[in-house]
This record gives sequence, structure tokens and C-alpha cells, in this order.
Amino acid sequence: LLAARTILHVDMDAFYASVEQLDHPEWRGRPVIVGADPAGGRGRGVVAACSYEARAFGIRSALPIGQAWRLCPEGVFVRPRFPRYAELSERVFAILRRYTDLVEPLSIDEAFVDLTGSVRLFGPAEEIGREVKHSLRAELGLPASVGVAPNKFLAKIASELGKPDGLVVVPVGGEGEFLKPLPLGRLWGVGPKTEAKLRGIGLRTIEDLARLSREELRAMLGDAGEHLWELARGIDRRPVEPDSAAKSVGAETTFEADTGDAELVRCTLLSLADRVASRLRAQGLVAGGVTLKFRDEDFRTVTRSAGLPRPTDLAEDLYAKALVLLARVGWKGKLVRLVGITAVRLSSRGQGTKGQLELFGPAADAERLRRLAGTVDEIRKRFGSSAISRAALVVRKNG
DNA sequence: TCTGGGGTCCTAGGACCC
DNA sequence: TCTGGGGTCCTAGGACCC
Repeated sequence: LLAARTILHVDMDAFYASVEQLDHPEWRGRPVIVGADPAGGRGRGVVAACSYEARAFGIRSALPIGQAWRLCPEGVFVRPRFPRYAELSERVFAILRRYTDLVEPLSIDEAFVDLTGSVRLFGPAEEIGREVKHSLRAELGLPASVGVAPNKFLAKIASELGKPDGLVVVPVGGEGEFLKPLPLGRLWGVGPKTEAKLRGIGLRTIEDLARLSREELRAMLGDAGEHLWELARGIDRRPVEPDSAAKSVGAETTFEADTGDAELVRCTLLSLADRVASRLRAQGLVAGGVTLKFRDEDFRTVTRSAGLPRPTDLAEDLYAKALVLLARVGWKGKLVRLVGITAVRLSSRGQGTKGQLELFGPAADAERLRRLAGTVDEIRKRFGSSAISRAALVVRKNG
């Protein structure tokens, strides 16, 4: 028999916007919208996060920034400062790790904590939840919502229901009542497509879904259907898993205006390759393959991927392969909206590739490039990311 | 009003092997 | 002249999450 678990889900409220209000006291109490430049309503891109004051105007994350601007032109529109958010994120997770090592970050501002073994030492989970919220507020100045439940799914739903600044405990045995009235979209893995499909056969709430048999759901949605059958009954056996290794590292960008300029596309790919490679080096990873992402003016997205001759953390290698992949995308006659590069099949550097230095041949060239890249990383760390750049990109920018 | 950027996981088809 | 079944790996696309 499996012992009952106690899982905490901690979710920072309007995280990026809360950080901006923390760092800019004059913005507290005002609608703050973090995202793309609205450019007087003509901006490209979307809202990354917004304060609760902004939500009162109907603004939501993922809303096109121009729409947000029209809804609330008096709002405070700011560009995201990811390094600052990452810094505070680390401090959030450090507070959670005071209770246990079983902390699984879900994103920059969200985590599961398995408190099953901690309650003996620290007291009831509800008390720990209260304490966590208090520490986040007192030490970091940031609000959070917390859910306490016997599993991940229920804990996540609970924290969502408590937002903002809430603490919701799902009583053991009360899972059914708790879930029944909720719309299907609350189920983990049910997005717009699946919800529409289920609505198409007359289902609206989790209670409706729970009336279907395992077999019926399986026939309609495959393995995911069986998973939903369990979730609808509050069953979720997935463990809290700390430190999972990254499977891919990517960077992509949408052009300010759709472009037909092949040289601009290549320069952009080089700069994306630079970003991806330096993040690989920072994490001690090498890529065994590359995926190129390409989106045209009609919003049609294609990807092309291929393995690399040897694992690498060099921009030159990623870029060279990206050019080969680009040639495999038929984009004649179409303008380009977005390009992206993702490093895949990651492994940690040093395993296998270590050994004697090679003095000649491609491996030696790679070693020289690695040292150069290491020096560039160092300069950027000390003087900022714009302190040094590739001549190919500088010429482009100024020419 | 067009629709970001960072990811994960699943599926389906084809190649290839035994 | 017809044509197994299982397994794995790779690629491309798509759904989903924050």
C-alpha cells in the first residue's frame, strides 16, 4: 500500500509584473504590463505578464501587445528583464529548499514540493504553506499562491483557485467534490483543441468527463485519454522529481517586419547560434543535433533538424548546420516572419571528448574556437553582453 | 487586433534490423 | 510469387504549458 503524500504547489502571482513593482515602488497599484514594445498600438508580440491592476482592464498574458495598449493606454508598459527574474527565482527556490530537497521547479516562478517526509520535522503542511508565503513576502517582497494536496495535479489546481495571494488545502477524501464543477480546461493537458473536441460531444465540466469510461476516453484520445480518466477522479501518481536535465536549448526571434532579405536571415541565425552556444557553455552541455525553425508571412511554421558530426558547444558549428537546414526549407517567394535555432540531443561536455589535445585537424580548430568562445564569455560576463560582438554582425548593423 | 519565446511530450510514418 | 512481426531510431508536426 502506498502511503498518502503531501504535495505543495507554489506559484508566484503575476511574477514579472510583481518584480517590476517591487523594483519600481512608483508602479505599485498601477496596471503594469510586461512584454513587447507596444509601439503606439502597432507593436509585434504579446503580453508576457501583467499585474492584477492590468487584469481589471481585460489584459491577460499572451494577449497581442497592441490590443493590451488599446485596452489600457495609461498602463505602464515595460520590456522584460529576464536576468533579474532569474535572480529572484533562485531565491524563491532556496526558500522552498529549507524544508526538503524534493523541490521540482516547473518554470521560473512555479514549483512542486514533496512535504511527505517534512511534516514530522516542520509541522502540518498547511502551516508550512503559510510560512512559505510569509517568507516570500517578508524576505523577497513578492506575493505567491500555495496549494496543498495529496498529489501534484490537485495541488496545482488548488493554488490556481487561491490566486492571488491564496492558500488552498484540498482535504484528503474531498478530491471529488473539489474537482466536479471545474471546466475541462483546468485538467492538465487539456488545451483549446482537446476542450473543443470534448465540448463537441457535450462535455463541459470535470464531472461530465468523469462519467465516461476509461475505454471511451482511450478510444477518443489515446494514452492521454486514460491519463485524463484518472485526473478527473483526482488520481495522479507522478512523483515530484528534482533536478531534471535540460533536453534542448533554443533561441528564436520574430523580425520587426517580415523580410525577404537572405543576408539578414543569415545574420540573425548567426546571432541566435551565438546565444544558444553560450548558454550551452554556461551549463557545461554539448549538442548532438540542431533544429531550425522557420515561420513565413502566412504564419506557416516548419522545422528541419539534423545530427552534428561531433557534439559541440560552438556557435560556428550550430550556424553551419543551420545554413544547411535553411537550404532544405523551400521559402522562395515568401517573406520570413521568424527564425529559430535549437540545440538538441544534449549531453554534458567532457564525457568522451576529454583527453589529449589535438594539435592539427578539425578537432584542433574546434579547440581554438572553444578557447576564443570562452574568452568572449568571460568578457561578456564582466562588461555586459554588448561589450563584444562578431564583426559580421557589427558590419551588418552599421552598414 | 493578428498570433512571443522558452520549453516538454506525444504521435505517425519510414528506415532499418533481426 | 508473395510478403510475418517486433523493436528501435529518426524526423516533422502538433498540442500543451508558463
